[in-house]
Order: sequence, then structure tokens, then C-alpha cells
Amino acid sequence: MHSDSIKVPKFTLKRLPLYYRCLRACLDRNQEYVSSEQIGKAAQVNAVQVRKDLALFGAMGTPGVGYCVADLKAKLEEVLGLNNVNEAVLIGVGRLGRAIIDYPGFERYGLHIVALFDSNPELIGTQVSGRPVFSTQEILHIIRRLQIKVAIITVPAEYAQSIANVLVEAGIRAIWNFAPAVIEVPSHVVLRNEDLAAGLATLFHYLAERNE
Amino acid sequence: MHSDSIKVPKFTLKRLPLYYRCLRACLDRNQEYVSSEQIGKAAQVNAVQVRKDLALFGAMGTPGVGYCVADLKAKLEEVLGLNNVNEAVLIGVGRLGRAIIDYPGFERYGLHIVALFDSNPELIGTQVSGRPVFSTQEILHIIRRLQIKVAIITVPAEYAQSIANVLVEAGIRAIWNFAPAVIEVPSHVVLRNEDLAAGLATLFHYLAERNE
DNA sequence: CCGAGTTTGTAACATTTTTCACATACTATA
DNA sequence: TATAGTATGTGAAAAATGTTACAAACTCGG
Repeated sequence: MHSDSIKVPKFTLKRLPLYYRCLRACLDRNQEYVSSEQIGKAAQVNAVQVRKDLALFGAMGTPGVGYCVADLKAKLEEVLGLNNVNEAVLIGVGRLGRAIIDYPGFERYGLHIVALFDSNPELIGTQVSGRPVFSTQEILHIIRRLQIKVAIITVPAEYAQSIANVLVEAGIRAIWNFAPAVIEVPSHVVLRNEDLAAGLATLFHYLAERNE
Repeated sequence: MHSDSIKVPKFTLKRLPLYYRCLRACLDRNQEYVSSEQIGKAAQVNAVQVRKDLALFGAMGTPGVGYCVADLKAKLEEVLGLNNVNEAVLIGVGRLGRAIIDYPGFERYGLHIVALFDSNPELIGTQVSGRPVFSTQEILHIIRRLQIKVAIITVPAEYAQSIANVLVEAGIRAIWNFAPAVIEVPSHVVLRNEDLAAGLATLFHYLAERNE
């Protein structure tokens, strides 16, 4: 591994995808150059912050003009690792699972969902959005054989932990948990709990603030 | 509005829902007391941080014992405003929209989705998960009549901005945007862009880090 | 009642992140 | 070729966040 030449702070990393989204929008509009101000507005971030973030990995703009959209986009893709394809499996083909399978953007971000798992017998053996659905009983076997390292959990909260245990046993290295449950994994596994409802707290907070 | 007595820092606010989730799990387990260490583990946060966050709004634990789960949960509900019910509408009854309508937790967080909108004639006039689906043409009319202040956008990216414009015109005060698009609203409207793919960046980053 | 073992609350410190201020560099127009 | 306008790059200051360390408070077993 020699990608350590680029060391991006945690907080910058969270903003980069927002910048990236803005760049894509610019490209769609055939806009050739973009200013830090414009990016900042789209990402709800200070313009100086944007410049500093971009400067971190050597993305330079030209004064008086801005950043070249195409170049910057390419640079971001490199830093975010969007060119590396990561194969993943998804467990729980319910509404949330299906929404994620079809969410436009995951593929673009290098996440390639190759297999699905569910416990519903009616689904097992079928295809959902072009991916085969296997029984949850086969998780261990299939993940090991395919050597998958990333898993997405979209099962009901009460099953999340037991699924996670099996995934870890199967050799999964990163878990993206959308189930509204607290799960625990060994320290060598990267866990990201995505709490959709958490965003509500922030939203309501600002809403209440405005109403004063 | 007299909740201004409690002023919670932005970052604390993002962590509180994670603590809350942990408390719910404790309650399900009939656990009476919980330590900051345990909460921290569940929320992937330092224990001292947890104590500091909780101290901010006067939640006190007892040394040697921990925090009373029931009390702390009640306190958090108050701070996060989970007792206030916020009525909301959702635009875009696709997979993502349906996933959100049924996501277990929004109701619990005080978000009450009362009406849906879509442009698909086959959906209009039907009910989805118990909510009526109206035409997107009626957004202005219905939102004004119902006096809804919160809207959730789950339409395809290319329609997000125009939908947002209508919502603003209808008097919406807070928009929660799940569409993978950059949208702009007047400053008096609270906008939260939820980029599901953004979490991937963090996940992959840590994954790469571990692999070194 | 005492002492070992926990766990909180908080002050002091270290680190990170954000903002401010301003010099520098490019474009365009006259 | 000036000159005005715009936008970047970056050092320094400010703010915030996170960590460490430790005294105080509680429980429990003897």
C-alpha cells in the first residue's frame, strides 16, 4: 500500500462526496470551470474550506477562473477510490434493501453488489435487479467462495447482530449497517452504522432554531 | 418556543441519536443502568465524550453505577424533540420512497408522514402503507391546505430541483433530500441533503487503512 | 464499618478544524 | 499596456473538539 501519500482528514473526507456531487452536476451542465464558492454553496460549506480541502491533495485551481471541472472530478475520483471496484453482498431484500440495490450512485462509487441474501423462501433462487438471491443459510459458504470483503445489512433490527456474526465469520472486512440496531464486531472489521433517522435530529433542530 | 434553554453543539447533536438507539436496546434487554463506556462502545465514541455530551443538558449519572436508562431516554427524547410530532409529506413513491415510508424509526422520532406524491398515474389515488398518494400537480394545493412544514424528496435526481421549488412555494420550511442531486433553496428553508453514497467514502477509507 | 473495585464529573491539556486576512495570479476591457 | 474585477493559496488566529488525568461518589463483600 502506497496510497499513504494522500492523507485526508476525517472531516474533509466527509465533505468530498458532496463536492463530487456538485462536480457531476457541473459536468451535466457542460460547465468547464467552477469556483470554490459555487462548490461551497452546493455542499453547504465555506468557500475557504473547500479550497483548503482540495489543496490537501494537490488539486490546484487558477486564480480568477476557478477549478477545471473535469480535472478536479478525476482527482476526486482518485482520492475517493471510486475507480477501485469493491464487490459487496447485501443481506435483507426488503424495501430498504431494494432501495439500496437500485440507489443510483453506489455503482458509480465503485460499490458493486454481486449477491443478495434473504430468508424468505419465495425470494431465494430468484433474481432482484439482476442479482441472484441466496438463502441466508448460505452466507458463510458463498461469501468465502467469492472472497467478498464488503457487506451491507438491511435486515430487520432484531436479526442484525446474528447476521453480522456470520458475516465476520465468513471473512467480511467492512460492514455497512442500515438496520436500526446497535451491532458489535471485532476490531479488525470496519463497521459503519448508517442511522437514517439520525439525520432527522439535525433537521428538526435547525427547524426549531429558525422558528424562534 | 422555550427549548432555547438547551443549546447543544452541532456535533453532539449528531451523536445523540446513536446514544438514543443504544438506550432503546438497553431497555429491550430490561437493563436498568448503563455506563458511559457501554454507550460509547455502541456509538463508537469515547466514553468521556459521552459523559460530556450528556452533561450538556443536565443528564447526571451516579458514580459507580451509571445512568438510569429510563430517565436518560426520557431526557434524550426531550432534547431531540421526539415528543413533538412533525407532520411531513413525501414526494416520489419509488423504491427509495417506500423504504423510507416504512423505515422503522421515523415514526418513533416524531416524523409522521401523512401524504405521498408521485407522478405515476397508476399510483395516484391509491394508498401506500396506509397513506394516500396524490398527483405531484397537487403539491401546492394540498400542502398549503394541510399546512405541512416538512417534506421528504425521494424523486429521481433530475426532478429534485423543480420539486423543491414547488415545495418552497407551498410554504415548506424543511426539506430532507434523498435524491442524489444538488438542490438549492432560499435561506429561510432548512435543507438537509442525505447522500447515501457519501457514507461509502468513509467506509472504503477505513477499509483501505486497515489493509495497510 | 472498611477497603477494593467501579464509574461519574470536570479541569487541564492536546489536537483538529474552521475562519480571517491578505498577498498573489489570472481575465477582460478599454 | 494599464486597470478593474475576480478567485485562488496560505499563514496566523480563533474556535471547537477530543483526550488525559484524577478526585469524588457509589456499591458490594467481608
